[in-house]
Amino acid sequence: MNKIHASTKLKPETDASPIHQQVYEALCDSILAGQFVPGVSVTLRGIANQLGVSPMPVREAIRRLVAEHALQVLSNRRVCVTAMTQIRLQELYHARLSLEPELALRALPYIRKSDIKSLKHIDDELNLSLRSGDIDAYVRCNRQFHFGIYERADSPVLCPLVRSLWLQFAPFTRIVFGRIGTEIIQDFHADALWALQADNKQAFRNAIESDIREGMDLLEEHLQRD
Amino acid sequence: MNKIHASTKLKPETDASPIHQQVYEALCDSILAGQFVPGVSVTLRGIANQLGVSPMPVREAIRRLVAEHALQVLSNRRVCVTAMTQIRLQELYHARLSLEPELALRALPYIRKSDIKSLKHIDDELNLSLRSGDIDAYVRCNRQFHFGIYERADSPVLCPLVRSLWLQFAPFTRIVFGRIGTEIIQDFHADALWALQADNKQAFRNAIESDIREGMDLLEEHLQRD
DNA sequence: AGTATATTATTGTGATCACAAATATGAGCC
DNA sequence: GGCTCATATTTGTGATCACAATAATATACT
Repeated sequence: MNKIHASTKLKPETDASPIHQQVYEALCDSILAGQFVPGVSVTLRGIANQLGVSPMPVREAIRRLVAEHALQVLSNRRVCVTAMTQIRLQELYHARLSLEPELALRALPYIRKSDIKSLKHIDDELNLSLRSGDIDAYVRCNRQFHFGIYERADSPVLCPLVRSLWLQFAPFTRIVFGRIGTEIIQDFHADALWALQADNKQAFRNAIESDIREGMDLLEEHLQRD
Repeated sequence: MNKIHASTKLKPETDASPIHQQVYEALCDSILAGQFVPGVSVTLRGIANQLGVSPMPVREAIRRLVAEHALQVLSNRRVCVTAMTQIRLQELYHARLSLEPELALRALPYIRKSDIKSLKHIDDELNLSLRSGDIDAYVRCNRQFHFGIYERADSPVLCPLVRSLWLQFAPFTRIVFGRIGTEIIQDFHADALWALQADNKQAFRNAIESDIREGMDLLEEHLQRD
């Protein structure tokens, strides 16, 4: 378990970025895709073998992910995905609501027509996956949609913070969606796209905020039952 | 330059925490104290020699600090303290204002009378250092005051986020105070202490918010002149 | 069979080495 | 002196080894 999705073998092409960076990105993708189960411990050499690298760069990648609170070191010095708790989710809720709409607003001036077009394309695929019940595709599209907006801002502080937040709730999101399916999920992305085309700042902000609220409410609702 | 304050030799007593953790904490303290000059690159072996450890744990500590955006890797793969820019400061301003008053409010219920007393003690020392012009002492007391509050909340998400923010603006703060001195600095801590004793949530929140505003306005004001 | 104990395997941590890239240093030339 | 190029040094990166602590497995005993 806790398989790493990214082709299970690191692309040896890009000589530019160091291996630990590539390992980090691979692990990030896996975590954001919800392939790591909270509580299940991750071994250093295990990942190294899966990716075909030495334990060394894996160590650095993990250290980085621990710093971003995507992973957690237990008292055994063993590493695992942080389990979700009520207080964690509450704080993630507040942090997301405080940072993401603002970040989206800062990105707004830099979003061109071609960006809107590709966002529309992503949202179409998202709706398709909602109907077909393809959870992995939905999670991936949802991430692409949000960060397709956020990364336009090239914001040196807020964007990394938000990324850290996503790394923290993504594994739990995957679990919840895995149980409740994709039927209940409402789509506020269409509102956001409309606001983008109309260049309506307030409507755009509201759409992003509603989208966050809806998603996090769903998570909160489901956390109660455990 | 870029000397590490923490006794220049790692305490060999605590066997509990690994060396890379101790290195991390030592570097954190130095950064928060403003002893690292932005732009000046930090060498791995240099720190290792200063602390009397092998480069290995230093590597992990630095990787962690890079992940928290306290340090920055340049295109040379060299590491240095991130320089302050206008956009960075703006975003740090927004993030602080969004997270810290909320965090303080969450800590409020857990602050006992003995905590208020020790906070008062810290604030006294702070005022003393303000009058004597001891910038290092002021910076240290200010940090102790804020995190003396924040850490009461034992908040798993917000507190680490705020710590990351402080690591990012602390080096710049030290520079600005080094130039303008301590005369101009106004003290909103007394208001916060009063609100704590009166258990007045709104007043407490306002005091924290004003304190942040005052400090960050000072930084913004000074960034213009460069 | 169930439990306690001993043995083995696996884990994270730290040190050391090898290497390529970047930086610093020097000599030589105009 | 100022500039160019070759040499030497220092740097980050990755691999490998050693080791203590933890986890897993097997063994012995009642």
